[in-house]
Amino acid sequence: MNNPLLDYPGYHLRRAASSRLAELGRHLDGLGLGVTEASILVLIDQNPDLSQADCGRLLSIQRPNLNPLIQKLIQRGLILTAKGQGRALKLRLTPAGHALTPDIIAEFQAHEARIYAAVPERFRADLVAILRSLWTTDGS
Amino acid sequence: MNNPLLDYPGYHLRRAASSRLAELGRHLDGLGLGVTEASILVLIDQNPDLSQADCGRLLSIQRPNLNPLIQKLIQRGLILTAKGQGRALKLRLTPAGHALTPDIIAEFQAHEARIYAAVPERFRADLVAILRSLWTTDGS
DNA sequence: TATTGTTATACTCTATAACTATA
DNA sequence: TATAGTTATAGAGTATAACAATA
Repeated sequence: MNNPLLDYPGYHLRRAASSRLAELGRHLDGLGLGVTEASILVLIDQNPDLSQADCGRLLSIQRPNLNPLIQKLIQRGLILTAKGQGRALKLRLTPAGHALTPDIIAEFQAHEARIYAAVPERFRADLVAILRSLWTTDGS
Repeated sequence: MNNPLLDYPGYHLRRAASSRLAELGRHLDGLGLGVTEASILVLIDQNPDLSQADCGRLLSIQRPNLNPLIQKLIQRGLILTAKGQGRALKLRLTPAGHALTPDIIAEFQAHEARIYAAVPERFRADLVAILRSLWTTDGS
């Protein structure tokens, strides 16, 4: 059997991203969080009083898609809101949310270590630069 | 604002893959095909009499998820089936499907050219190898 | 019995439109 | 008016369970 897609970097990019994302998701199962939820918590941890809109811009998640995730985290008692400018809400971690972030960051770092370990050693120093160059800034 | 995720190769991997996939999707709009549908057609084109199960294995799409895509391509008159071993169905392109594949492959190659052009020149020769090393073979 | 095709279902991520609230 | 939050909805992609058909 002949798979012509194996010659395409775009195909490997897609497969690598989806398998690594699924792998990280499994490692976060123990914390009861999805990858996106965990990312939101880390982002709020390092940017207290971040608004939903800014949070979405940093993660490239559109407001209508981010909102239910935020509501879920509020209901779990991991984040809380305060009034900000205009209609904006300032997001902060609760003590429970704060207690969780070191474990999340540890999982993130273990994940990155696995990724670095997977690539040939001579490319490791440039890996972030290479992957960053692959982004597109237009749609999505 | 501080985005700690920008230090993580896994984050850039995910963002790069999703933006490039969306970009390819827009370029395929003119053919009336999604990225996955187009990939299936190319795969059948180069592997006539491929079964659904084998097609799914090559693309890492599970059978229950692949089936509706196949049905859609049959209904559009792009592929057809014949009896194979056991319950298996052999997949082939119709003349209409065959007429479409050169355009698909042209879009795929243009897509890959854009990706290669985006990375610093000294990494281009190794790009596929680097991305292939990032795959995980366990889940997804 | 093992494999394939099929249906149902559910969850995540993403996209668009439209509504409400506030500087 | 411009921005933020919210609701509804739709479409991909993916995962599991279960059933039918065939060597």
